[in-house]
Amino acid sequence: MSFIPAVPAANRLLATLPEMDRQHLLANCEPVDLRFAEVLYLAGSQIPHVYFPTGSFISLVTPVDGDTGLEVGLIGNEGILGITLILGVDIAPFQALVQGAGSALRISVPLFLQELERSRPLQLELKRYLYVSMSQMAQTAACNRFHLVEARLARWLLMTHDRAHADTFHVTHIFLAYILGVRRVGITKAALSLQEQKLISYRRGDITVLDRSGLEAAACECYRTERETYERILGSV
Amino acid sequence: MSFIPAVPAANRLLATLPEMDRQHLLANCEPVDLRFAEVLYLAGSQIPHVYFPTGSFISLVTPVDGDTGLEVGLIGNEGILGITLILGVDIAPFQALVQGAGSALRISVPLFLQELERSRPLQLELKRYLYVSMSQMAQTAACNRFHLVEARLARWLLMTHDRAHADTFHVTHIFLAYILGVRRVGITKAALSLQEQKLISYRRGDITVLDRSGLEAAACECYRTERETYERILGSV
DNA sequence: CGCAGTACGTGCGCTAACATACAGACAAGC
DNA sequence: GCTTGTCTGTATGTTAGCGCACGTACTGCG
Repeated sequence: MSFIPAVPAANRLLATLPEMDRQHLLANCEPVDLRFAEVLYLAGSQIPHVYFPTGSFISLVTPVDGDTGLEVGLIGNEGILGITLILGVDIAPFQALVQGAGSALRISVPLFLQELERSRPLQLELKRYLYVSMSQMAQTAACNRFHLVEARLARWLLMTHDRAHADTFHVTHIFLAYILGVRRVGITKAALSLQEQKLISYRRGDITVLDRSGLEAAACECYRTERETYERILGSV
Repeated sequence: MSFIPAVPAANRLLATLPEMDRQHLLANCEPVDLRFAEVLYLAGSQIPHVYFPTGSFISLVTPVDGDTGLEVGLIGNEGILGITLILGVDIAPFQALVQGAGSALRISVPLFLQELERSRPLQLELKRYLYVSMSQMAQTAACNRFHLVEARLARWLLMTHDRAHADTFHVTHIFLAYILGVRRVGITKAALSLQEQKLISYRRGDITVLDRSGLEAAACECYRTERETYERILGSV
């Protein structure tokens, strides 16, 4: 499970910090391995740790009517889990669910707040990240309302592909159904269609992206919009 | 159009500030009257002014596919328009549309930033407000995905009722259709149903809430959830 | 008074997604 | 080798909301 990738997939938020600030922050972080389907935060409960994914990625899910849920955010090594702390609120608004098992850096809430206090570059970067997250959330809301399951699935696969740093990752249909807020059968149909178009392949939960640009054509324009917002605010790294 | 209400409907965010901070901020604000359907911000363009609604209320709409849109936020005298400035970003993520004509306080961006700099209570309050806005956005996303038009309409009417400070307000079916992301006919059907249940009445765009608790029963639980979040984070005023 | 504009109501065919149920294929463990 | 659980595919009937088109009623204006 835990190996050293050829190019260490460090966290891109941290990578933008000045050397001093980053070193100081890193000194207070501990590396952890996140397991698939692990629940890091429960919606409405206190935030225990802040995470900077490096080789893992995490879904933010808002619960609805008890049983169902809907993904409102996806965090990879470009982001941070626990961003609401910069707003002075230590209560998680969403459930945080590990989608891609892998490495992350973890820091306790008090230490994180202390680092935040001392590093202005960290504050600035995190504020911009929060802005981008908000924009993406709204985009996702509109996407969920208007676009077909197949296009939404394609978009999700692209977003995940970006964050997984691999062409293959593990996600079952039923998991996708939960995330996208549809029935499992709806995912099966859409996934079959994408498979018939030779855009992806999968077998028992292991999904492989075969044709990235084809997937981009199959996805709604939300994917593109979202990337543009990211580039504009957080710049290219 | 502009009259002095018996109880001056001041802005509740400002009301929580210490006397000194509030006075200083108010000194830099100018009162304005917002017209129905006026567009205050365009999505993706620079923020010209910050608004504190007093007697008016404003919709945040995220555009999708050019022609359509979806409401992702509703701002009344409990809030502020232009909140992203506290994140250091002066680009509006959403279109801001005046839903309820009425009074507001306006302040230029440079002056606002200056006030923000000098008043820590203002910073704290606005950060908490942003947290609540984010939570509501996610709630709305899930609501739009799962709940029926009638329940969503009821929820919207309640939210608007809270912000309009009157039982009657002006909104046409076609406007509601745009906001809720459905066809006009869908609104007509849902509104007819609510009318048959004697919960509301309307005539050529003037909607009156007849039975508030009945409406609450007709709405999805999102309305309640949202109020609870508000109370928990921003407290009762 | 007639006309144009606005707002609301209705009808009909269509489809994406729903609920439910079942069956085959593979994997892991005893 | 058999069982059990997981993952995926398929089938049937239902429904909410869509697109489009048309009808009606009220309002304001020249």
